[in-house]
Amino acid sequence: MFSKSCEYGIRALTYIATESLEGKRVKISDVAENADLPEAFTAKILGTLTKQNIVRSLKGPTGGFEIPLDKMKQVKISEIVFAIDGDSIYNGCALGLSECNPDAPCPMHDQFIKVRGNLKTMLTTTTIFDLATKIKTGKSILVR
Amino acid sequence: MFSKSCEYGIRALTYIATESLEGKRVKISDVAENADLPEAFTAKILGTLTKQNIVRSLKGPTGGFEIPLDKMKQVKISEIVFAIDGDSIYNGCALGLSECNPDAPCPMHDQFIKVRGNLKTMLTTTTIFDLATKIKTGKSILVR
DNA sequence: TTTATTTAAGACAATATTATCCGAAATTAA
DNA sequence: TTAATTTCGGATAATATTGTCTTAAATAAA
Repeated sequence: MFSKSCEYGIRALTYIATESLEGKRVKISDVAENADLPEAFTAKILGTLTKQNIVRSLKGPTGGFEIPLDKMKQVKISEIVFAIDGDSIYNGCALGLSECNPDAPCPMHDQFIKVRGNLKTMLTTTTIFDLATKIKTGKSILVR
Repeated sequence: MFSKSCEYGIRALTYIATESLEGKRVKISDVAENADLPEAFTAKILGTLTKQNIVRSLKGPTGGFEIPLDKMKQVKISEIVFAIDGDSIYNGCALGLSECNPDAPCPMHDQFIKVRGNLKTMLTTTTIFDLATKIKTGKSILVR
C-alpha cells in the first residue's frame, strides 16, 4: 500500500514522538534501533521530513530529533504519506490511466474512489500523537 | 495501490474479454495496441495468467487469447491481483511489521484493516465480465 | 510438407527503489 | 580553542521492478 520509505518514515516519527512526550530528544541510531529500521536509509527519510518541517532536528552533541507536542497533535498521517510518496495514492487511477475521472472513468473508477475515500479519511483523521499514544499505553507495538 | 504488472494485467484481460464477448480471439499485438500497453511486458504477464488458468491461449495462426463467457463471469478481480501481486495487499501490515494482528497490532492496525476490508470486498465482488461490460456499453474507457 | 503466424520461455537491459558510506557542517562541552 | 557528537548531503551500491529481444515450440493453412 505504502512504499517502504513511507512505512519507515511513519514508524520513525512515531518512535520520536513517544520520546518527545517524555521530553527526550533522540538520535538517529536510537530511532533505527528502537523502531527496527535501517539506520542510513532512515536518516535520508528523516532528512526530507525535516525539510518539510514535520519533525525538528538539531545538530551536535545533545542534538537529535524531536516533535513538539502541538506539532504531533497537528500533523496528520496523510501529510507524512504525501511528503514521502507524493499524491499518487490520493489521485492515481486504479488501472494506471494517465487521466481518470467521472467524465472518462476507467471501469474500476467508481468503486475505487470510494475505497480510496475511506483510506483518505483514515489518514486525515489520524495524527502522530494518536499513534504515539497507542504505543505508550501499550495498546500497540512498533517492533516485533 | 497495485503494481504496474497488475494494472496491465487487468487492462489486458478486460480488453480480451470485450473481444471474447463478440466471439473474437485477439493476439498480443492487438491487446498492446488497444489497451495501450507495452507489448513484450504484457506478453509476460499474460503468460502467468494463462498458467493460472485465468485466460486461455492458443498458438499458431488464428491463435491468440480468449476468455469464455462463464469464465469471465466467474473470475474476480481479486484473483487477478492475487495471481500477479500475491497476498501482500490482503495480509501485509500497513507499517511493514513482519507480523501484525489484533493481539499485537501496529498503531494503525485497527483502522487499516477496515479500509482494506473495503478494498477486498470491492475486488471480490467485481468480475472481468463487469469491467468488460462497462467498456462495451461506453460507460468506461480503457485508453485515453 | 512447408510456410507463415502465433504464443512460450529465457536471457538481457533499463529504471526505480531501497540501502550504505563518507566527508562536511554544525554545535556542545571540556 | 579543541575535541567529540550529531545531522546533512552527495556519491555509490544492491535489489526489485519494469521492459525488451531473440529463439523455440506449436499450429493452421496453403
